[in-house]
Amino acid sequence: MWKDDIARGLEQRLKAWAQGAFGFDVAVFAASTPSVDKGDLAFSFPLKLAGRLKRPPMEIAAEAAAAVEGHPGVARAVPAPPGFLNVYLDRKDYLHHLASSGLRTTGYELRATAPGRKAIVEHTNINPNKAAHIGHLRNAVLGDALVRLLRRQGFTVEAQNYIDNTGVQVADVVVGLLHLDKRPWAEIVAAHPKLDFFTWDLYARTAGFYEEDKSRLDLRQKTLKHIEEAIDPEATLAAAVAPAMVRCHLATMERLGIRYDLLPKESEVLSYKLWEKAFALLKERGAVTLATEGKTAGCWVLALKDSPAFKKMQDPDKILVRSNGTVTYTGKDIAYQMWKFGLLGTDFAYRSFHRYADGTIVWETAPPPGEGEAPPFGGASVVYNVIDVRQSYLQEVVKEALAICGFRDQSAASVHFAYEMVSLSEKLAQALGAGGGGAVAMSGRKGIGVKADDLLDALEAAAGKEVESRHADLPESDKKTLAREIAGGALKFFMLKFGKEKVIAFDMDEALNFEGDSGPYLQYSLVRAFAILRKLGEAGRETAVPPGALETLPFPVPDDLWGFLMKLEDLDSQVAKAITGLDPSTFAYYLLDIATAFHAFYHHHPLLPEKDEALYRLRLFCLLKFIDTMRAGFALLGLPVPERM
RNA sequence: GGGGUUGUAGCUCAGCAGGAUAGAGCAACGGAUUCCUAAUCCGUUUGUCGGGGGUUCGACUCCCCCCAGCCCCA
Repeated sequence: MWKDDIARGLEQRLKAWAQGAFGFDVAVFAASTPSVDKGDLAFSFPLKLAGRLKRPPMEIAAEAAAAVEGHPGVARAVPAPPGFLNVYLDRKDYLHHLASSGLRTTGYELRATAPGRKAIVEHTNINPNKAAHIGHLRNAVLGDALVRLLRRQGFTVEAQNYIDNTGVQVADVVVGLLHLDKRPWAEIVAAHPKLDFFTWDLYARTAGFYEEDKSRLDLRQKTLKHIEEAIDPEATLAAAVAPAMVRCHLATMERLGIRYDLLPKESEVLSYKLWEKAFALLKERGAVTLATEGKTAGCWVLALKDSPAFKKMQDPDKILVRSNGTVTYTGKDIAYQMWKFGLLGTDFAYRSFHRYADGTIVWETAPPPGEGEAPPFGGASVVYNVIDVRQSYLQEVVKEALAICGFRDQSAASVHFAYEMVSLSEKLAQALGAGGGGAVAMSGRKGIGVKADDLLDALEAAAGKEVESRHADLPESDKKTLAREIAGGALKFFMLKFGKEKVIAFDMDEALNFEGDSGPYLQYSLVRAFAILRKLGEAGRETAVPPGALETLPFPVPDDLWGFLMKLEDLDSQVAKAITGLDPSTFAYYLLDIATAFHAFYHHHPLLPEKDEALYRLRLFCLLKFIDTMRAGFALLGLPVPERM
């Protein structure tokens, strides 16, 4: 994006100029102007300098303007009240540059990578004991967007979906199978095509079963123990349930184009003794100590009292190994995080878990020696853990533990991508029989929630109705595809349009709205652009800008077209903003902004009837550039691109 | 008790590495000419940017205090 290059160049030049003129360093950075008529880049440093120099800011701005005269790509620079320096780019020059650098027609898969930059993004992480709900969906959609945005920035990205296949939640379903349902697993599998829906209910029933008689919780402990010690029938059942659930989750996420590279499993984290290795390291580096007194006596604790973030806490030390010798979740999390950075000097074996339609494989960790030729996993330079905000404290402990061990870089590169919860709007909660005052949190234990597949089905039905009303004559399969694409786009955008720190009070009507700030709005704008291009072709007009055609533009580039192009040029700075700000929602709003700008373009600058060749070509270029940018944007959020709407 | 986070139009939310007139969508009302698809567009209406101090040429944006909700730790 050439605009960014010019901005960086101007910043340097102005910094050097200020240094020379005033003899000290000045922070100079380019911002955008409020509107195109005020130029393309704005600098506010003259205002900041005015106080220090005790001179009128406009005077300083005027001198700065003179200093950047003739800068490549710049048409003029003018001081603007109360003391801004506004820079106007040379529009024709810029157009030549854009047109000659060419538009992409393929390559939106965004796999270009720079060596030595590997990111691991862990997301989804659904307990493999029941269907995915809309909270999991938020996690997966955010995580997937992060994966794609990072790829655009040149990272090799590994998408990991951690599977806790030996935990309490799986055990509870096993208890339900043995003590409530009592049918053999094979019979259940045959009877319930949607197994995750079946276990969703069974899990809630089991919770109620414990509730009636607390002594039944012994069954859970016994089951956990048997799973761990490979005693049947619990162990075999658990080994059947967890992978079956994961397959359901993969299928659900595949409906949204969300895929994974690796499924690391708790069972292998245990069997490969990751914790023991990490524990040795923690001891060797003096990060943990065996408490001899107080209430933590007999426990191995991580001393956090010297870490600024934990200083004020009453009990700043975190127990990693209980006095009975068992490891806490925090301990395991630290070990796993170390593995991600390749700090444990050990690796898992792997085998294929699932093959997607296009042949790509999702790998899982496996007992040695594994199967097949797995790519190298782990060894990241940066790790993003997409985990809800309630886990912030634990994630902070993990990060701090790495620092205490001396792994400063890895600690700094441990990023907790924290997002808020999805709850149910008051209206929806009441409809589901869980009414209270205000929004209600979902609860797997109580079986209260909106299943991801149910929501997708509802969206597809609603989209299908709209498709039917517009394209009744299309073949059924095409209608289905369209409905699926529109539903997927609507859902993804809905999950992305909220800032990650906002609790979503999920409302069905709002999610089903296909107008306004919505995925279908974005898709519709792109589909319209396709339609224009198709019509132009059918009318026998040019659908590509001939090389050099924009160099001889016999009139100035109009403000609105120029403003539109400049917005489109912001794609990569918006990607950078989404990543540094750790929030893909800003990027979703960017796409909304350019879609809206396109609709304005569409209404004010018709192509088909335009007789003036030069003007036609300029508009055509805007159209092609829009399509190009939107395709890239869609790929970055994983939004489907429908052929028609 | 400690920490975090949120508080912007009737509703749901953007905006905030300080900057040039506070924006969308929904809802309401009214429009869109033989015009590249109306899932679109245009117009009208509404704001003590939770409250109070402070820093600054300039604060929705930064700092402090307070209030309310939610979350985490204890």
